[in-house]
Amino acid sequence: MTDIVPLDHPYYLLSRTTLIMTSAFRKGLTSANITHVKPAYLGVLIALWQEDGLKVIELGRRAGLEPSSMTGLLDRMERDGLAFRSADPNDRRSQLIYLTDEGRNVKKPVLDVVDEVMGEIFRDVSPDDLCRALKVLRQIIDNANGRTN
Amino acid sequence: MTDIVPLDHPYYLLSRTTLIMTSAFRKGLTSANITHVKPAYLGVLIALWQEDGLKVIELGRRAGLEPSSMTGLLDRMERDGLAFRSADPNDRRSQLIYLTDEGRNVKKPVLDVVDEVMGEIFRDVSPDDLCRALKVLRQIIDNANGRTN
DNA sequence: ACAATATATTCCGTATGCGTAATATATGCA
DNA sequence: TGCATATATTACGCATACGGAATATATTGT
Repeated sequence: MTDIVPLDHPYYLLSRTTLIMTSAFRKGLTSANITHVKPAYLGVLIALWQEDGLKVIELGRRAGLEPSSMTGLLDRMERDGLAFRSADPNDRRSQLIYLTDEGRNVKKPVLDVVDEVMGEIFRDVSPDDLCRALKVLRQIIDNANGRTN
Repeated sequence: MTDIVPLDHPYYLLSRTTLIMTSAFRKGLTSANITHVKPAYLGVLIALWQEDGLKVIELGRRAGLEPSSMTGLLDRMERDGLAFRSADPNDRRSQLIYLTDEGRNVKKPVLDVVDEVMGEIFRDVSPDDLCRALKVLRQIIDNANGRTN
């Protein structure tokens, strides 16, 4: 019988690494005095920095979140002064999400923090190993999507 | 400027893969009619299947969770009839966590589900690639622990 | 024996994401 | 035109994990 060790199970390794990254982002952002940007905002911010004024659904698609997850996230981002909802003049069902000035201004410092944190986290990992590992993750995600979508 | 794509960022790839595994476990367990075992219980169950009657702290150490995270988790596991707390006769500060009969009985079916789900998730990944990827995750975790602990 | 310190748990608030159901609005087809 | 269907968003409850503060109990050094 192979002895099962929770701490060496793929599920643990993955979820722990995710939590480590989340925590590192939180700390990095806090250290840089960017306390109103939470780790979960990153995907949405990056998407909006590329194209402002997206509808919730499209934003969720680009950031990889379900519509129902977007609601709370956008609530927090509005609360924290980074984005706001605005009625879509072309479709009364939908809202368009825009960055505030602050949301636009934090781009540079936030991306600096992201770079620094990533460097720190992957400090011991060779670029090649990292690249291969990420490829595996993409494979897993594609596999899951193929089965679901 | 490299165009930043949220869906290809390491942070997204990791957290998405983690969510995929959690969801797959939930579905697999549900399909097997094991609805009272939640994905988060796995680490704790595995630890207790190896050694029953551990204190919260030690259990958290083996499952990779903070003591404060254990409280709610154990509350849910008690609610779901899998484990229970019992005063430690040797140290009135601590409680010992034991499996119920049910907690012991689900071992085989749960591990079967885990095997099946893992096989499905890693279906497209070569064992060697998987092994390397997991090694990278261990490196990241070790790196983080070295910096924190 | 006692004060100072350490350990074990819990409590509480926060963040994050999901699924299901409800609501509002659009669209398409008879 | 008018109903059936599709789409966009939100509401709600649940699961999961953290960190910091509070509480209870041990242990230790003097």
